[in-house]
Amino acid sequence: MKQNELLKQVREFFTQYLEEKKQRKTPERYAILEEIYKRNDHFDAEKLFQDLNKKEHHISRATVYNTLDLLLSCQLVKKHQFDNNQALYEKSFGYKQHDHIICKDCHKVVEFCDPRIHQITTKMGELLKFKIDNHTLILYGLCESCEKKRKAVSS
Amino acid sequence: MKQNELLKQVREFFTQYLEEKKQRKTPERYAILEEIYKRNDHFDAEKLFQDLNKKEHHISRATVYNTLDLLLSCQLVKKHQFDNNQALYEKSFGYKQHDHIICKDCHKVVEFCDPRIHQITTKMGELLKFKIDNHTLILYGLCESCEKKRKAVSS
DNA sequence: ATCCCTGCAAAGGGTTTGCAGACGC
DNA sequence: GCGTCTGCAAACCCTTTGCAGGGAT
Repeated sequence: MKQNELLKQVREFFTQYLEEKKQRKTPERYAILEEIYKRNDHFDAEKLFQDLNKKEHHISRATVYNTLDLLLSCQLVKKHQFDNNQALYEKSFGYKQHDHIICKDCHKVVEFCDPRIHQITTKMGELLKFKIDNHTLILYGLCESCEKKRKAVSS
Repeated sequence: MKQNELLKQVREFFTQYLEEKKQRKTPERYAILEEIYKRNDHFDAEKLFQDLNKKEHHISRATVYNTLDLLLSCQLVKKHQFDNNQALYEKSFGYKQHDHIICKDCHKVVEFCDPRIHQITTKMGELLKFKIDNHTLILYGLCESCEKKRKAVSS
C-alpha cells in the first residue's frame, strides 16, 4: 500500500532529523507526524489538535504547536497564511511543488502547477540579487458554482 | 505638485463611494485616507493608529480598523498577510500592480513586476474555471547583504 | 540521573465587538 | 431629530510562554 510506504519514509526522515539535531524521539511527535501524513487537506492547528485527541490518549496544544515548528524546520510540513490570521498547514514530503487558487465565497482551495512560476523566481532572484528559496502564489476569485450563485441572486 | 493631485483624486473617489453606499463622510475617514496616501511603505494598523495620533486630535483604533475595511472594499487599499499574523496594508489607487520579495533575515520588502504572472492567472482561471480577480505572489529568500552576513558567520 | 519535552493554564498580541455618547445628514 | 459612526474597553481568537512533573537518553 502506497500510504504505508510514504509513512515509513517520512518517519525515517524525521528520525534522522531528530538525531542530527539531538532532539528526543517522543511518541507524541510521531503521532502528530502520522496524523498529518494521513490527511490530504489544509488544516489548522486546532483541527489537528482535535483530531489527534479523538484517537490518541492525549496530546496538548502546546505540543502540537511545538511539533509543527519542528516539522516546518525540517520541511516536512508547509505553513500557509491565507486570508485570515489563522495559519493553515499541509504535508510537503514527496508532494510536488504547487500553488493555490481560492474561492472568495466558498473558500474552496484548489492546487495547481505552472512552470512559469519557477522562471519568475529565478529571474527575479538574479535581477534583485536575492537568493530565493521559497514562494507563495495565491489566486483569489470565484469558482464556477459560486459565480453562478452570484448571478442567480443579482438577476 | 503630483502628491496633491493624487490626494485630490483619491478623496473624490472615496467620496463617490461613500455616497453610493450611503455612508457618512466623517473627518476621521478622510484623515485616515490622507495619512495612508502620504505614506509609501507597508504599514500595520497599529503604526497607522500611532502616526495618526501624533498629528490628529484623536482617532481610535476601532475607527482605524473600520475605515481600513471600508478602504479595502472600495480597493483604495490592499491588505497583505505576509509571514506573521499581523496584516500589512498599502495604498493601491494609481499604483501599478506589483508583487513582493521579502528577505527572511532583515525582512526588507522589495516590489517587482513580471508579466508572466498575468499569463498564469489568465491561464489557470480558464483551466480551473475560476473567475480570478486578485492574486498574491511572495518570494522569500536572502537579500545580498544578509547572505554575505550569513557566510561571514559560518566561515 | 539528567534535562528536554509535555501538559496545563495563563499571558500575549492583533483584531473585533458592545455600548453609550456624538455628529453627519 | 434620526440613525450611524466614533471612542473606549472588554472580549476574542490564535499562538506563545512559564512552570512543574514525567519520560527519553
